[in-house]
Formats: sequence, structure tokens, C-alpha cells
Amino acid sequence: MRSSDLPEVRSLELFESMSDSNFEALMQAAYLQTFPAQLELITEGDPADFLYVVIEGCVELFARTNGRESTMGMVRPVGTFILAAVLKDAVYLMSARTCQRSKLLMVPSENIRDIFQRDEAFARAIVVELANCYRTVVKEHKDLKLRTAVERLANRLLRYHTDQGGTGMLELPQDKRTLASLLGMTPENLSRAFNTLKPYGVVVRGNKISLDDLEALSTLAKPNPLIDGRDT
Amino acid sequence: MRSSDLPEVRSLELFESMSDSNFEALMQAAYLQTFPAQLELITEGDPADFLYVVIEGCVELFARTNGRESTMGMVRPVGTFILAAVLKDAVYLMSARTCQRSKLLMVPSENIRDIFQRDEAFARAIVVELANCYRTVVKEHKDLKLRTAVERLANRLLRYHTDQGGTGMLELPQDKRTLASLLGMTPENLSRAFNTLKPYGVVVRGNKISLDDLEALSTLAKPNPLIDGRDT
DNA sequence: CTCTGGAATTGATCTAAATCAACGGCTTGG
DNA sequence: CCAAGCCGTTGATTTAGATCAATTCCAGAG
Repeated sequence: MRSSDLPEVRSLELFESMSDSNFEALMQAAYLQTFPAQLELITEGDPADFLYVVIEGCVELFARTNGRESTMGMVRPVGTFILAAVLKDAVYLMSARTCQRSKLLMVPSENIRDIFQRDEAFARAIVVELANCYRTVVKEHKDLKLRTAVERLANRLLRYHTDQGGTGMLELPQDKRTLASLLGMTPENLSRAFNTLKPYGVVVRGNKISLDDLEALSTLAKPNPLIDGRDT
Repeated sequence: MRSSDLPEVRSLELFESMSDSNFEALMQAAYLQTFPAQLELITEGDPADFLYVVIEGCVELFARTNGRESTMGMVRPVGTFILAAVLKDAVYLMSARTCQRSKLLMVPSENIRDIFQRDEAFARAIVVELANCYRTVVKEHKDLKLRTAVERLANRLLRYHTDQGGTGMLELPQDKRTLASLLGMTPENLSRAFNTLKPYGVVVRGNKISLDDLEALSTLAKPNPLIDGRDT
């Protein structure tokens, strides 16, 4: 793997401040590989052998216990996953599978840990990244504990809407069964939640949604930057 | 504040590897203060002015939105809270209040961030701490998404039991209404969940619980180290 | 173009959990 | 020592959401 092949990776907040030589070393050790859709990349409980970077495609993080399964998050280009497990040299807490055919960069954990020890700028970048991860999960946890299913959906729609430019239209970035699991409900219940939101101007056509009454929807959703904020 | 006053703080994983002089500087800038019970120390949305260390007593982390409130976690000696907000110089995502009269060390955020920039060992220790925080919340999130209320209670009892020496007896470390909120249920529902567990050898006397049939309880609870593990 | 299988929807029903209400018991302060 | 109030429990009821079952919709394969 040559670092010049992957300018997007170099420009990730996580990697941009580290030294050239260390970045080069990391990329030398890494594998760039394309996987088919629906392939289970890692399984919770397994030792963390690689840090993954999604270059193209999409990866779903999920967890299982006692026969049940739930989607924990989605990772899109250019994003990384399971940093914490890699740093702690611990087992994965979540499993991951590709949603589509996806191109992934796999950086061996030992190399990450090695350079983390030697490259101060990298160590600091990792702190920022981990703090972001932490705050993201805390927000998701608040979302789940403090809101009903309909409220979670309404706020999620508002978020996607903003992310996609706020034109009154939005596209669901994953299929509905995955969205349901992400929001902590069943597919049937998601469908009903969409119906509940119809009087608030939410019109569904496949995975395209239009929001025709943002004010009404916001009044219902009561978005809170300390839950829904991208960055706060 | 003199560092010699607080050997327990120095021995925290977060602080133990930093240089003496930097630790001294941090403690010079810090305040040691005792607060009465039920005092709201920080409020979500406020800028993160201090990193807190619980020296004595107990602190409850909680979150509010739209009139609802939920307990997010408990911090006991010697533990810290809201590290991520301090490092990012962001607002708090959670509020905190004392459960009892508590002695807390308050370290100004700027000092933390300053020394984080200058002390490499401290920066690395912070990574470990943040990774732990992150993994803890992920586990809590899995717990909530993948288990029923009764299962969450059963697993929590098993955890307290192990933490307290595995003698067949345990003491709830917080009152029942707080435990209910921590587990994501109402106090009424917690009371009924205890009744549900009676046939599995769970005997409740105030905040003292005895577990008379660990095997039956474990069969029901199906504890999973990737959710309940202290450290995995 | 048609066939087929998964995804999504809809309806009916069931269940877990929340809510509302009432009561007993323990603590606390006068 | 008694009164007041909160905590926890219990019972009755409601509600949100899950489950089960049937049907429709749609995209991709042949």
C-alpha cells in the first residue's frame, strides 16, 4: 500500500497531523481490499487485529446476544471503526458487515499501537477521535433512553434532512429494516411510525422522503443539540 | 491544593504516568471542595470548566430532555467524570449531582488541556481512559437495546454480586428509584422485576439482596462478557 | 418480459412496560 | 413521641411496541 494512493486517508483528522514517515510506515503495513456485500468482516469477541478504514461502500456495526441482534451504527467513507479495541488490544465489542461491495483499508493493530507510542501528534489525534466516538455513543444512549420511537424517527429525519442540504427532500441512507434496528424498533413499528408522522408533513416514497411541514415536525420532534448535534 | 494531600489521585491510571512537576502544577490549580447531598454540580449544555474527580461520596450523572430525565451513570471514589468534554473544550452532554455529601477535586479544563499538550505520558493515559469510557457506554447501549428489563436487572445483580465478593449476598449501591432509572425502567417496574426474579432465588430485604440460586439466575440472565464484563 | 424472493406494509393480536392510584412503612424533623 | 413526607410496593388500567400472519410491492435473475 502506497500512501500516495490514498490522499483521502491522509486527510482524515486521525492521520493528518502525524509525520510523513510514520504515515508511510502505517500504509506500508496496511492492506487495501475490496469485499462483497453482506460479508461479516469482524465478529464481536474476536481479538482486534486491524483498524478498518472505509474507503468506498458502507459498513454496518451490529451486536448480538442471546439470539437477538441490533444495528449499532453505520460507517461510510471516509470513516474508521473499532479504534478503541485496537488501542486497548482488546476484543471487539461489535461485529461488522459490509452493506454493499466495499473497499476497505486494513491497518494491523500492532502497527497502530506501535506508532501511537512513537508519534505524539498521532496520539493526540487519537484522543480527539476517541472523544468524538464517546460523545456520539452517549448521545445515542440518551436518544434511546429519553425518547419514544416516533420521536427518535422524527429527529433522525430532521438530521438527515439537514445533512443533505435542507431542501425539503431527503434520502434514507440505508434500507428501512436497518434504520429500524438503528433506531431500536422493529421494521413494522418503523412503518407505523412513518404513518404517525404523516400529519406532520412527512411523505414517504420508497427511500425518498419529503418533509412538507418542517415546523410541525420540529415541534413534535423537539430536537436537542445535546442529542442530535453533529458535533456539540 | 498540594499533591501530597491526595495520593489516591496520583495513583489513578489517568495521572500516575505523568511527570511529577506536571502533576504538581495540575494540583496547584485544582480545588478540593466538599458539597452537600443533592447539589447539581454541572448542567448539560454548559461549557466544560472543570474535570471532576470524586474523592469521597458519590455522584450521579443524568440527562434531561423535554421534561424527561434519566440516570446515565454513577461515579464513586476514585473516579473522574466528563473527561471528553474537557478535552474537546465542548459543552457537557450530561448533568451531575451529588447523591451524598461528597468531596470532589475540581481541575480547571484549561490546565488539563495545557498539560495534555505538553505531557506525552498524560496524553497516552488519556487515550486509555477515553477508550475505557467509550467501551463502557457501548456496553450499556447494547444492554439496553438487546435485553428486556428483567434481564438487565438480573445481570446487574450478578455483577454487583461478583464485585462485592460473591458471597451470595449483595447490597444495592444506590436507592431503588435511581437503580430503576439507570436500568431504563420505572420504579414500579423495577419492583415487579424483583418479584419476577423471586423464583430464581432473588430475595430482597431493603437494599440487601441475597441470591440463593445463582445457577438459575444465570440461566435466566445469560450474562455476556461483551456487555457485563468489567474490562473486556 | 415474466418469474421469484426479499422488503415493506397492513391488520390482528399479544405482551412488556408505563401510568395512575392507593397504601404501608420508614425516616426525619418538630 | 407524633406528624409529615418520601420511598417503595401493589393493584388496576392504559399504552407503546412486539409478534404473528397475510398481502403487496419491487428489483434482479433468467
